[in-house]
Amino acid sequence: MLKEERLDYILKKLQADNKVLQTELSNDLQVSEDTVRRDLEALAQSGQLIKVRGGAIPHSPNPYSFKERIVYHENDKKHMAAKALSLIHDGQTIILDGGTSTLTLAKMLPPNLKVTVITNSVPILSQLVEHPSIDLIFTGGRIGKDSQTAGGMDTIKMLQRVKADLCFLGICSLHPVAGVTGLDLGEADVKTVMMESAYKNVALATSDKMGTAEPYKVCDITGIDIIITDKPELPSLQPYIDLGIQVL
Amino acid sequence: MLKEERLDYILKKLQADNKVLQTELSNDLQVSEDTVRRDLEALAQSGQLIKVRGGAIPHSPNPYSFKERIVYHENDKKHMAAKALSLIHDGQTIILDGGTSTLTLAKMLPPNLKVTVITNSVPILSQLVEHPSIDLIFTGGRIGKDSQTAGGMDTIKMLQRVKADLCFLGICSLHPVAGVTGLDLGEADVKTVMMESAYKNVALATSDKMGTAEPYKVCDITGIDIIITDKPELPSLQPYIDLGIQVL
DNA sequence: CGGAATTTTGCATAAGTTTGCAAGAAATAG
DNA sequence: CTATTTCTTGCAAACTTATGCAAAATTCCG
Repeated sequence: MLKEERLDYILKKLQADNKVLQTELSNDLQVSEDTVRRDLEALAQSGQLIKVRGGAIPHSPNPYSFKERIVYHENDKKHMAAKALSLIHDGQTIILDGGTSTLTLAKMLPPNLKVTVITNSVPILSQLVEHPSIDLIFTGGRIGKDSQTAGGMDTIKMLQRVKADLCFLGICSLHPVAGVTGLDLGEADVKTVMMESAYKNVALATSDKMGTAEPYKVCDITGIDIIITDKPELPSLQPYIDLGIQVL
Repeated sequence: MLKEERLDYILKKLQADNKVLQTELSNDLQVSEDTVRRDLEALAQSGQLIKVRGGAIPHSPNPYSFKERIVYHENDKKHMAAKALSLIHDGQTIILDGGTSTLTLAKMLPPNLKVTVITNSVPILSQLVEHPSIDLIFTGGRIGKDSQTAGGMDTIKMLQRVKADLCFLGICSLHPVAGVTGLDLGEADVKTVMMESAYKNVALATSDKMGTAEPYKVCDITGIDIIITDKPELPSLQPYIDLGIQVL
């Protein structure tokens, strides 16, 4: 039996049952569990399923989507959020973009902090609804299922009426020449307006986002005032410092 | 059975019942209570529920008070939501007001339903973000911490641009003479606009809300087309029927 | 086609996880 | 206060995974 036949069978079975067990597959395909394990690994590598102990499960939209919610680099992000926190003071109005870095920041906002938070991110909204002293504003509009953020004209119009002290940008790529870029045109538009609506713009970017670029431009790199990253000592950050951007 | 299946089952059950008991889960899943305990711990760790003695309760976006309310009359509400569900069909645009009855309805929307949902309720938003086929629109604005809904001018402006097939109204009091009334002026305003933005208005009201009134008027009782209640056979509902309102 | 190089497969062993159980501590209810 | 239930901790058994290795299969190349 060809390897491709096995992989095909595994995906078919996964689709039918919403899960596969290594022991079962080994039996069905008449190969050792080691081989099945290696097959699953290959499929996981190419993103066609999620490997779990004892077998594999499909991607969302499926019952197990929570598996994907686990945050990678969590410690890095907490560390970055702590730095971001030092920029925030009572009485300010801050804009929080979507993304896991900004969500981590939202989770860490101390309970007695008195600020106005404007966000377009559903997870951040859920998080801050429970916060006792934050004045919370959500930008309305159609909700993007992938990014879990609001977008479109309504979001942009609401943001245009705002002038915030700080804007924290989450998921996006930073490059000294290409500037700030994003994967989605609509989201890039929203980010652009967000940045125009704040006096100071702070980018939260793990080091793997630095020096990379994506299709849609948000703004020039000089639109960013502060970059917060997990490894501020990296020499690759020098170009940003030379442009007058503060790196924390 | 894969661990992930157990975790998934627990989350599903939690969503359906708003609580899970260790003894029950141990039985349902055919594993020891220790294992269930460890599973709950893992889910609590990743912030997907809150562990309490003997079981677990959901996390955001239902703060405790909200939860208390929804557990009360829960079966009545599921029953009512089932009736409401029968009014909804593919291709429609529906408005969901805040409140526990409408949240229950949102939870029960079948996974293959293709409708556009417009809501101002944070819990409903959180609920439906995960829905695979619903086009979701949230009305922006300042979030009221008590009601967990968006309110204010932005919300109203967005609603005014909409014309939906159905509007499901949650928490409010109904009275044959006083009409539809609410506890909060701002929320009453939003409800008024919501109703104007739909061809057909459906009130979800448990029987204890019938025949009562609160300070702020939303509209005359004739603004309601259908009343869905837990005890449609009560003679006290006759006045509404006489006014041409359908009672389910 | 032959034979070397590469890949795939299965096995053995060791390491790591998960699970259920037991005994005692802690919390809760009556 | 006592009885009951739930929680914690430690642990052993069962199971899963990682690794190195050798046999088998496949590919490559002249």
